[in-house]
Amino acid sequence: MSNQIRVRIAPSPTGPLHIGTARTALFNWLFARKNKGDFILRIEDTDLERSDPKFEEEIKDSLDWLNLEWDEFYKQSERIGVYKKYLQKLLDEGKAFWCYHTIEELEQEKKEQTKRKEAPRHICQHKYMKHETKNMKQGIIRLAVDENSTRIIHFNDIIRGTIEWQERLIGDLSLAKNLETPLYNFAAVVDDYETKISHVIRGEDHISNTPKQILIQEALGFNSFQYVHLPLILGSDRTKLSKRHGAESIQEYMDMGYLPEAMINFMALLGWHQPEDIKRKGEKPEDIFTIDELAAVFNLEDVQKSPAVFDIKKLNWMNSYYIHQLPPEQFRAAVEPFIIKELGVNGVRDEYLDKIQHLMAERMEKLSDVKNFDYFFKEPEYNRGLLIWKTFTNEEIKRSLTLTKEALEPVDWGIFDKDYIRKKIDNLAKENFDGDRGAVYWPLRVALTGKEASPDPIDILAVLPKETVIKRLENAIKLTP
RNA sequence: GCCGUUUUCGUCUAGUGGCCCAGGACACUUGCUUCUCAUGCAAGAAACACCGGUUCGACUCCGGUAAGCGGCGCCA
Repeated sequence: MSNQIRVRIAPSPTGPLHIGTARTALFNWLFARKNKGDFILRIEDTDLERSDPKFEEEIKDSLDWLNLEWDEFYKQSERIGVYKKYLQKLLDEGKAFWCYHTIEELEQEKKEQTKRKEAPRHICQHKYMKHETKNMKQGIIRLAVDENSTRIIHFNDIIRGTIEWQERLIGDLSLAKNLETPLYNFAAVVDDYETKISHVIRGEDHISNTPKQILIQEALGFNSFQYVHLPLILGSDRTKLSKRHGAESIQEYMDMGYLPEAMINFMALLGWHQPEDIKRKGEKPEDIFTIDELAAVFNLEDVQKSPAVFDIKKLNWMNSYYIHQLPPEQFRAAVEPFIIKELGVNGVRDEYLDKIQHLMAERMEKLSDVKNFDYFFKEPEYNRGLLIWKTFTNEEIKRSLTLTKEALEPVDWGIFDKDYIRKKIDNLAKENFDGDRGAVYWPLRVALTGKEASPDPIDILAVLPKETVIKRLENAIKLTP
């Protein structure tokens, strides 16, 4: 099957999985799934200095978390022999050569070119000494590129059309530090060829690498690939997304309490839009799609050309939507780690979590927002001033709280009837405060939660044990002089 | 500086010569419900970078300008 779709994501293990890389992974994955192709993970760890196996694990974990499973796995450090073979071939054929210029000389050359308003690139005289340098083994290995060429290198990009590049502006590009240490452009070309990649789908920042890779392919006698350069993801200041803009790795979003479904949905809409005729089952809001729905309609032709700004507000909206939709057992599993982390509370019972789920979920953007619901798990702390309803006096607060306590004390919690309780509390307001319900609801709510914003106090009463409710009311009464 | 690339509401986008005095989503504003918050519902403000050309007619086609972004490593 020569028409088999095969794509890859090729991160280097020099840091955690970046949002931009994750989005590239997602588009590759979606394209592979849509076309029944293969999605390959390749770790580019040729730079020993900067690579760390720890990051390889983190990247895999993040991909797992996002549910972007890969069909094949490669690691460049395990393929040194393969690169060496091709490198030797190029050297033997005189297409590559050893360049032994020093880094200082290279910098000097660049400086002079810039001064002359030329494109900076290395034009190496050593390539004319190929025979002498063939077995030299010092300096680095470069591909010989004709600096006087008048050729224009063309390549087709699925989302951008034809892109042209002048060959003479490329220079003698670097291939490897030595036979055992290939460099990016070379290793990528060899791997893409050997693993039969059909489409190279990567970030726009790789456009300028493409003509270089094409030259390497030609020297090696390989066929080229179909290229697709995705628009970049930008921060709010319209520069490439980076640490300055806040969280930039998938890991961090996971730790903040974003759900993988929300991340996937959000990233998919960054630079892509669903076709008009997509069939939606059920009543879901605009822009909400599962990963499978996306995979069913994904098209590279629908990818945007211009870069997209990462808008955390929209992500938050999506995330809260997905949190609301979580079935009880999934909600529990998702929120429990955050209850431990944010509130230091362990061993919350499942039935209890189920009861408070909708009260919390409706008010959560991120799972870490459970920290706003501490009063469901421990005694609240607050200043007495918070108990005061509008123009209340101390007298009236005390009276309101006492009345509420007395009304609740005879209630049998075993047959808790919300409507009955609500009527009771409403009557309190009617009989004592001219029907001003805030006069009794506000102090009650503060006594229960210690917060100025919370769910309906009646709903909270319904989930807390009676002793707790009475105790919190008593504590509040004690606070009023 | 060189090369490449991009340009519709604040943001993500729909739009392929007349259906567009430009549609949707998020955010924002204002109402309704309401003890507070959130949800929900309703309404509202908000954009075709600029200049020329082609055409009966341009957001859509052509040319130019400007601005943004990216790359320019013995990193990937």
